[in-house]
Amino acid sequence: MSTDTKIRRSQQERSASTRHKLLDATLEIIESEGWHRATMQRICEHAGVSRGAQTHHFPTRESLLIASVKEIVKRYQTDLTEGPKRSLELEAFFNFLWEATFNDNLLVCWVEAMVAARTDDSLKQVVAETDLSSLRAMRLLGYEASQVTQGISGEQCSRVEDLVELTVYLLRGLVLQQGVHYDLTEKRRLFELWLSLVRERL
Amino acid sequence: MSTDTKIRRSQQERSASTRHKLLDATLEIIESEGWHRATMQRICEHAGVSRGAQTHHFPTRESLLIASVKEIVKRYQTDLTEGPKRSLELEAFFNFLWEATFNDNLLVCWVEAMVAARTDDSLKQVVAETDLSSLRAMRLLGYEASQVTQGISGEQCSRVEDLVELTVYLLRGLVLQQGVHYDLTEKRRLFELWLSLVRERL
DNA sequence: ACTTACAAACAGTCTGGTCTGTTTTTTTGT
DNA sequence: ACAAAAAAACAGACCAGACTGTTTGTAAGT
Repeated sequence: MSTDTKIRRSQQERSASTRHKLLDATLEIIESEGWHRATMQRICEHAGVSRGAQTHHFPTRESLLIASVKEIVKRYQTDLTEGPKRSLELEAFFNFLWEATFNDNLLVCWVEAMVAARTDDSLKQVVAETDLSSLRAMRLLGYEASQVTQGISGEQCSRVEDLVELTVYLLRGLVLQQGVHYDLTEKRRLFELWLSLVRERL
Repeated sequence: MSTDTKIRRSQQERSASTRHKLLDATLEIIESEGWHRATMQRICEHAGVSRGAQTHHFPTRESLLIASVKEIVKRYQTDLTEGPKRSLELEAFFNFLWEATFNDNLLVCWVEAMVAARTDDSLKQVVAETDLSSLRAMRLLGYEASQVTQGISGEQCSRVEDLVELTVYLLRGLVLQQGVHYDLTEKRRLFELWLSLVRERL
């Protein structure tokens, strides 16, 4: 029965498969070895894809990395919007931001991408716009959460969005630190302190 | 009169001069082109130092970059401790953290170093310990500031140190963002909001 | 004289992009 | 329905350039 395991796959399926394998491998290597060590050879090897196949789908390194950046945000957005059944309370929403940040290591990749983008104009363009849309999405979620939560006046709602954005930046700073000093409980402790400040304001 | 501009300099002076030139150039290139583009060739060229001289002072790339990391923290510490005449009030201290972050671009280099260190064990060691001492110094400064400021109880003082640390992480997150979306006034606006929350707590 | 600082050429490795050829799927002509 | 042609996916060799570290040699200070 194992004689003919080669199932006939459509071109579309084959294409999507290797494309996905390459993106997966890229993210994994960025996460484990860093952005600039994500070389074509290493990625192909890790993905189990030949150099030629990679070339076919992503002619240049830049094209692969840009696709990866978009993939990061896509997955992050999915985590963020599909996770809760919709419309959390504010308290839960901020905790959810924490979860989304430290559950998988997508944000580590994102930080790598941001740093790389700073000194790479074509990359910067992509990172900038995807980041902007991502930020807007999170601000919106925060706004919706504030609507659901009782005891939040209309005036405060506009502040909530800014608080969400601040929280995102803080979380990125924590991710940065986490790369050098691995201590999640300490970070959680500090985050709780921040949450208590936010809570007082609302 | 320009015939003999070669002044007789002691070995120590010559050594210190080129060493400084190399460190300067390294930081400038890290800031303008990014960590991984700071190659020996580029650095030497920018510093006006021959490849051989560089080899003499820093045999490996790693040694130069490690020295640069230490230099970053050293300068940052100098900025931080020599800037104020000592013992600011808390409000002024937090603003001073902001200034130290965005005045020169040292923190950009530091973020680059942190990201590079995450996936480079020998570098991570150096970055981790210098970062730790730097963090401790800032916590201490914050503590001293809280002593000077009236209306801060002893119990709150311990919280102040954590708030300082949180602020540092937030600022790093802002620096990260600044690399992609350059808009200092917007960041300042958010930072003011942050400060207002901190203020309420104290 | 002797050590330190500087200069430049060289060797080996690694990377990304190109190029040529092979296999698999899809389309076309009859 | 089916063979031939075309297109898409895949495989791997090759090349020019860049980078680091080494080595050999020269100049400046002690």
